[in-house]
Amino acid sequence: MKGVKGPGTAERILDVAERMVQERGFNGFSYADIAAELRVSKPALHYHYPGKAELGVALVDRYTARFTEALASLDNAGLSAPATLAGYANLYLAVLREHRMCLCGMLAAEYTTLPEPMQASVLAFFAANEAWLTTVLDRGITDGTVHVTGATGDAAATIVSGLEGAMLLARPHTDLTRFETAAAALLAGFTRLP
Amino acid sequence: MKGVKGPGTAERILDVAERMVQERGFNGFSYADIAAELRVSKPALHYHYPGKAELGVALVDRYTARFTEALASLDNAGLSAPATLAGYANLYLAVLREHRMCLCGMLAAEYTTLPEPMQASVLAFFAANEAWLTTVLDRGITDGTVHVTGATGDAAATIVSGLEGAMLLARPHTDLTRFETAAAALLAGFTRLP
DNA sequence: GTCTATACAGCGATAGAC
DNA sequence: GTCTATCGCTGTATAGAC
Repeated sequence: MKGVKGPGTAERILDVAERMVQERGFNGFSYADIAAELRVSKPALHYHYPGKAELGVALVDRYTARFTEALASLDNAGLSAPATLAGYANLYLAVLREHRMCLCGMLAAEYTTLPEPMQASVLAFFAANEAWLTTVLDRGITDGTVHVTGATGDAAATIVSGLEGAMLLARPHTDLTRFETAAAALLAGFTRLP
Repeated sequence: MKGVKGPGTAERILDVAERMVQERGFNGFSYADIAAELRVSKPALHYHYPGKAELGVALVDRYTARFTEALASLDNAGLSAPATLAGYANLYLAVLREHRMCLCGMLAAEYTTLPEPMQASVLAFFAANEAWLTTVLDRGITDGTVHVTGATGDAAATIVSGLEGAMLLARPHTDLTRFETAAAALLAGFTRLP
């Protein structure tokens, strides 16, 4: 049995590519950039991911899986609905702290230029987020800690887009407070008692 | 005196480039794409805009000027503060109807890859929007039609990021209603009486 | 599983004719 | 003001050795 090894090349490629997409966009980096940083050849990348489309899908799917795990952890923390929503916003804040945009928020901007399989994966990410948020909002309505006018599904979509937009603008301004203020104001609209 | 002529080449270049940035991003189109659509050669473009950076700055500055005009028109319409805010959201909706992202929202995503002069122009766009929104919110607070917890400047930033985010996500979903619902919920948080 | 070598299209940009 | 021609570079992708 081999000794403990570090992340395999495939994983390390994803790590670097993920950061590059979040910082520069899918059209803002190349295989050569990844190869240079990992000190491997470009064909080595093509061995693991035949084309940029396949790399992109792997990127989004891994990101979604990790995000889904984080949502499950939030569920298991036994927090109130408002505290759970605040925890959700903190997931975005953690990404922003690394000077990154949400991977799928970035890809949403570039959506029309993405290979079709990537587009489907990006939509799946948002659908999963909204479905989870909807359950949290429903729970809060049941116990009276959340107030929503209209459908909870619509409120979930509003929260996702509000947080993505807050990230989008906080980055150019290099201002974490900007995100925190917007996130708090956004969530206050749903947790303020009538 | 010459007869009435159509838009000059410089303007037509901006028109095409603007649409391409809004649809595909600044890193998602090339001089060749513009040249092909206008049926001119690439060097003709370089004559009017020496490099992509100069083209980009011209793009953002014209966009900001037009947006500023629209804001002035809204001011002159004699609407209430809440109606003015709704009118502001409608400016975004009009862009979305053409299947475009806000030019500066798109550039905010690509911000780290932009030439420095473009970055400054993008920030100026958002600063102008927030300054204008702040005056509208202040007016609404004075006459009691708007309710804001915290500084009006922060609320202005929250509205801008909320609308940009709603645009960002409505486009992949090809769903105008998605934008309208999020915009209404966002503004309701500031115009709902306490 | 990773390499060397290479193909070939596309990129932004320039020179110089008209 | 627009053209033809071309540069040097980078882009994604492939063939074939090891």
